[in-house]
Amino acid sequence: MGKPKYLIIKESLLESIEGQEANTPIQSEREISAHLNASRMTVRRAIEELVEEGILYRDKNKGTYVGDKKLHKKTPLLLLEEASKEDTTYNIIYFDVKTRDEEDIYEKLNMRFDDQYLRVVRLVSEKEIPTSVEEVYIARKNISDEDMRNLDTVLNLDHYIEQGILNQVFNPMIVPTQYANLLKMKINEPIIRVDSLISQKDGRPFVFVKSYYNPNKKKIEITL
Amino acid sequence: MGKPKYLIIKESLLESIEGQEANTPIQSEREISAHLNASRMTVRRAIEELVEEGILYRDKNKGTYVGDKKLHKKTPLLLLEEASKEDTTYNIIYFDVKTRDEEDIYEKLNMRFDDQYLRVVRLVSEKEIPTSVEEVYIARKNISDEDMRNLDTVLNLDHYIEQGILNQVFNPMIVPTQYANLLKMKINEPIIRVDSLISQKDGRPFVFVKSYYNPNKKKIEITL
DNA sequence: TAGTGGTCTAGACCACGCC
DNA sequence: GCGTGGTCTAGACCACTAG
Repeated sequence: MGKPKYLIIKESLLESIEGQEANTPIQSEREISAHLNASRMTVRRAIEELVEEGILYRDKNKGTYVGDKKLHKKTPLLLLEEASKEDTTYNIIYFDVKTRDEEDIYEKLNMRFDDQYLRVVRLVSEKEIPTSVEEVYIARKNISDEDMRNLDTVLNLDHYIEQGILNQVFNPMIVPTQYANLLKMKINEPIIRVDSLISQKDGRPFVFVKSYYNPNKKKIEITL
Repeated sequence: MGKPKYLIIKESLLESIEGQEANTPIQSEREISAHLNASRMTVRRAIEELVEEGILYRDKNKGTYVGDKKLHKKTPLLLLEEASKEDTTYNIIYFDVKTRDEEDIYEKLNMRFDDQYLRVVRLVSEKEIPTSVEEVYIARKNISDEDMRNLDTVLNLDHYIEQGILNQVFNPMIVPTQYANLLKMKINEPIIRVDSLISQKDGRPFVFVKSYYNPNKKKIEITL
């Protein structure tokens, strides 16, 4: 297999620190390098990534240590997937192809006046508890006819996030009445709507999502 | 001066792409390496960081390009400083040293029953427009007697964030009546309270902040 | 003084895109 | 076949910490 060596070292390090207490020192870069028959630069790269993720941290001139699990890096939406995956189910409430309706969607998706777009509303549940309502918007021209017949692939947002750039805006509001029931909330309760725009690296927007989170069921949290 | 070469290269790259349109290709790593008399690995490191920040992006086997400014990486709180700095002013509303009061503070700051803590409430304004109210909590034992006489240094959170780890939780709520006036909001308006915990790399919590943002004056946004 | 992480070099080979 | 970014090597020197 062609897996890069630094990734193998990374896994090996992850294994070796598993169950270790926070602030336990790991071997020095030179020791690991000799032990795993790799150059020091390659070992450094593996450690570098684990430091980025908050799994290890370095103290200059002293050593490298196991990080506190509480402080592992997290980001929302991605966190949503990570926390659940298997436990998450989607129920489609509504789905249509529209033109010339919501103004803000045209701006976000950088569409022209008459462009069509797909709008899907779905209820997201984790362990059968409804946690949010998502309104997903995608420009029709970005979906192949094939994909239109199998929307599951189109609506799997993980894939886009991986290779794209995610921008999120957090808006406080009163839960929309039409969603209060779905989320099993009382009317007049405050919620956060997260507006997520996923773009390609060249800046072209791809998908826009408005997520209405039930704050009692889903903690919105980041660590970085 | 002892500034690392890769940082100098980074600055040089930033200069050379200034004003360039998105998706413009930059020189290849080998060209830059020859041009600046540096090894390719050093050039790569400089580019790597700019890619992390969203300022450049790479296309495998093709080249490296200028990124879209809209997609430069942003994170809240840090964003707050970045966007303003000079324009931001703080007015202290309240300040005291307390014991045995708010339960959640003890848990967050990992204090014992009788430990004292400092509580400061301040109004944050940008360009003289009030944008948020911050409640800042710090364990008394983490503040030297000297610092107690000059709270400005203690309350400059930038410094802690730089070397620490930031965890933020987003809570929707109705604006607390005592803050509605300060923020020039009507009562019953929904807001987001951001709970920020800044910890050392070894996991020891240092400062906890509850920020009440006026959503009409301050957009809470992340890009990553 | 010995050991650590931080920086840097001058090569090398690879897979892949484009012509 | 040429150029690109991605990976990797086997050294090197530095500043700093700790015994």
